[in-house]
Amino acid sequence: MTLSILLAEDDIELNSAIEEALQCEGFTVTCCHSAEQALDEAEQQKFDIALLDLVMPGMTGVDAIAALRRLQPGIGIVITTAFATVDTAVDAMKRGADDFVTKPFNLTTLATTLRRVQAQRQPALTLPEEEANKVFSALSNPMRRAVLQQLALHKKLRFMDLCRLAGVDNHTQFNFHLRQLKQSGLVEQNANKIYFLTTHGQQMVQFIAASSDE
Amino acid sequence: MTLSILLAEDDIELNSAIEEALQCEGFTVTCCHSAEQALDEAEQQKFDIALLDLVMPGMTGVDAIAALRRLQPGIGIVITTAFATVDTAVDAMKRGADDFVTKPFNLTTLATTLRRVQAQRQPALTLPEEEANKVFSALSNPMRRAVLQQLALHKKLRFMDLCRLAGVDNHTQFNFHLRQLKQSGLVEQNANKIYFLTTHGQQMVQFIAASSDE
DNA sequence: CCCGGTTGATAAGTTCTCTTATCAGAAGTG
DNA sequence: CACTTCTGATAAGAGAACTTATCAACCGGG
Repeated sequence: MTLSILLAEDDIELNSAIEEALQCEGFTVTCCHSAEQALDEAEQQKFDIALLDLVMPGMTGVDAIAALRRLQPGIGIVITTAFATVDTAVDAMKRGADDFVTKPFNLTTLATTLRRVQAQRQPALTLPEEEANKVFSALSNPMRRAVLQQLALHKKLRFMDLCRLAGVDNHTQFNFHLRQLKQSGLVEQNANKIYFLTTHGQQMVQFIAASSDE
Repeated sequence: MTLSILLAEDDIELNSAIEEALQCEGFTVTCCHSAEQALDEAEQQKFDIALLDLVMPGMTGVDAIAALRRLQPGIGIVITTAFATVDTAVDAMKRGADDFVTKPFNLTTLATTLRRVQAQRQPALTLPEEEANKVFSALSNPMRRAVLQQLALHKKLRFMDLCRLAGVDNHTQFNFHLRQLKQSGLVEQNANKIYFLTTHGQQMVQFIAASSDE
């Protein structure tokens, strides 16, 4: 799979060298000489990774991070600089860069870094249509949301304990809903009949504010 | 609001100095002399922020980040070190630290950093119960998910264009669902009758894989 | 061995969500 | 000015989701 790179580097010779080297490594490269140009390109076309020099005339690479994220939330961002300090590195990472590379750098190593950044940029959770249907339907019910909240709090629970914590009197009603959570892949039960959240369940429960009781 | 700090610093004198200074600034401080101790404490008690020395006997502060995140996903993490390099700073940030502070540091400035980290650690999106009900109910329907996908792709659309892109023939059916998305706070319409995603809508649509058509 | 608690399935009825048709006003175009 | 397209509300019916009661097997404790 060919990765598309958005390169912003004001040094003409270095810009050409990086473009050539990355093309040899199988990337598609779009070259800019300023962050402003890069943002213009990002409005026109989707990129996998932005490779931005820290210091350029006008907007810096770090200044461009927030705008790039707004345009393309999934884009990987790597900042390059010749004048690295701990403070500038930390600031870039805090502002959303995925990596920070100090010049001079080995071009083959750079290619490896770009591939790794791309691999790690997968959204934490993206649901295919059928799975999105299951998950959102499952969580449209208040009782089922309460189940996730209690499992987030208590980690592992037996059926009747979970039923009571969720505040449900009719255990067969509760059983029906618990089955639906299992079928949606948000909750699982081990061999000892203990219920717990799956990885998906843990991810989805983050969006539900903790219950205010207990 | 009193912030609770989990401090891991093997230098005894510095540990005491930091504890005293942060207590004077109104924090609650739990002191440990190793990352292992800090993880034990984190299993017992919830903290707002972990302040971890990078280099300690046994597990380093950076090694502890992933385990701490698992125990307390909302915790802020600040790494301190006397031997800062760009590489160690970038590595710590990549592994999930919220900030990176180089020794020696001003203790008042440290307190300010801790408060700022805590303020920025708010989860990106946590829905109170009533809002969670609205949002999950709204997204349990495939037509309404299609609306979010098209608005993510096209940014701004008029009613009938959106209706056609979503593949719906009956515009009054579509109108009914669009109203529900507006009422759920996921979609808005401007004065020119143009529909677009709200901040919540943009956040939720990330979880829905892009439609494979077009 | 009996009783109480736990775990679980399912059919039928109730409630809620969605679809559909009807109706209507506004705006743009020829 | 008339026609077409756009935008929108809503009532009634259809379909889906949820509740409820019945039934049953298993396990632990006395």
